[in-house]
Amino acid sequence: MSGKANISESLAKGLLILDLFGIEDAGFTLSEIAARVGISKTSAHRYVTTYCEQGYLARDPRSGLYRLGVRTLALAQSMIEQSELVRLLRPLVDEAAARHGLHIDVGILANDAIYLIYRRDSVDTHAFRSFSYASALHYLAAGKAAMAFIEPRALAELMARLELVAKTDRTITDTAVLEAELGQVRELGYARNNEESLPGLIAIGAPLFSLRTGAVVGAVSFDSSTATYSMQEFERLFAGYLVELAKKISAVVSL
Amino acid sequence: MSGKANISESLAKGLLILDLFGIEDAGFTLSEIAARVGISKTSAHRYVTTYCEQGYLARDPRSGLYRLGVRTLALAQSMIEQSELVRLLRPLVDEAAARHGLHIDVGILANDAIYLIYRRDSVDTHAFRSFSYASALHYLAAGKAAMAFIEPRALAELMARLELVAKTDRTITDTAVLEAELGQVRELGYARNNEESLPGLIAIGAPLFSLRTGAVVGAVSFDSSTATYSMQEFERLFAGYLVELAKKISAVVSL
DNA sequence: ACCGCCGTTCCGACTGGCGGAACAGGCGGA
DNA sequence: TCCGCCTGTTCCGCCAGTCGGAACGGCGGT
Repeated sequence: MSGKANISESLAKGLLILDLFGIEDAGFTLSEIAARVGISKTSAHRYVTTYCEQGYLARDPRSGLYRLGVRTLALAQSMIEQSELVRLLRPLVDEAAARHGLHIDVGILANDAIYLIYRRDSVDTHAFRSFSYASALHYLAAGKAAMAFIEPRALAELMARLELVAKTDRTITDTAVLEAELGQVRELGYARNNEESLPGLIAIGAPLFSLRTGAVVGAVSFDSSTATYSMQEFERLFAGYLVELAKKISAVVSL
Repeated sequence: MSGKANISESLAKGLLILDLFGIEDAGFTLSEIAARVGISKTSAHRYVTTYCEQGYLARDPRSGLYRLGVRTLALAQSMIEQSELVRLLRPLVDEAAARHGLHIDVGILANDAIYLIYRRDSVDTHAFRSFSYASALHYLAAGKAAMAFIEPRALAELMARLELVAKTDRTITDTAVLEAELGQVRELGYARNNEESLPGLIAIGAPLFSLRTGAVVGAVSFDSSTATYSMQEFERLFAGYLVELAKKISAVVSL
């Protein structure tokens, strides 16, 4: 195994298990974990008991399933607070969310994906929790907003790599269509997601830039339910405010 | 090594490194990490590059220090959201914090320590971020509130185990004094922290119970700066409300 | 030029991880 | 009730991955 040099494969495998719990907290059986990460039940058992021993995972006494333990929760909470990044953008996002009753996500661009690092949720989108912690770019407002401002050469390479998987029947699955849309995003200064990731969910997203390098580093998005706003209303009411917020965040966060 | 059975020591060591970053995000050098977790530089290097490879850690290009990567941040954010626990108590805590401009912490009791799993901070205690994700019990309002309601036999064993380390000159370091104070806590229904963990920081804490088993599972605390309220004022204004909130949380959270 | 500390790589010794197989317990269907 | 299936768990021999000392190269000090 391992074309890569000098990495700890045990640790890497172990992290795969943590990842699993980052996506769904439904709880897993040992065999399920073993199957999903592709290791033997024996190894899975060893890893899982290690996590349990240290309080990162715990077994739900009722269902017998493995779930996240308080230690992970506390560690996660602490990491988020420790993070200068989150600390800086939080007041801006919270204030914006509170003022207009908006659902706001902040994502960072990395590894051909967008990582959700802060979310401020509103009541009406509480149902849409299905966003996992890392997501593909092409069906998110935040993802398209970020993509649109990647420098042309890197973008071309990225486009070649991406698999445009359909999440709904509105998801863009054609490279040419996506490229055209990115052009539009550059003109408007923000991107739209019109039920492309989840039926009933619309969003607009604007890019975040590093003031040091000038490169795009992520995006911020406003989300809404189609029951609350139509796409047109949502854009008309909030697009200006979104772009303004993105600028404010870019100014504060030094990346 | 390993009196314990069947655990993955590589993973355990690797997790120790993550822990480090949960406590301080100042950033570490490789040698520092190796020294702190007590492994060779070679091993530390292997673990750290593994983390980096996967995006959990990253090197700050300016300082050269290892810091948390976006992946960890995103994973942490996701875990917090996935957690039913946090999801249930969040609206209650947020509403309470907003209504009175309070700083509120929620902690879970485990392994002779209190794990901070949710925090809602206010402006005036922003300075007090030094609370790490797991903390000893005896110098926190939340810790003393939880301790006071542990069943007598378990409490006796716990008291014998605890080392009453002083954090300030007001920290209780004597077992008899602590026991007397716990009696007072049981009478009042809440605990006080009068600059016992940090100069200038006061708090009151109330226990959370499992309605299923009846046992204490954690505590919730209100924090304030001495510049804002005196201990007496703080208690008079908020103690009733605190106890009420603790009951509400206990009712909602099924543990 | 020196020194000290940084991260990184190479190496041989060895230990801890590996997975197949076998065991125990719980649950549901026949 | 018995049987099959799936759960988690333990045992074991083999091999691979981890270990730490030592040595290398790069950078920023005095």
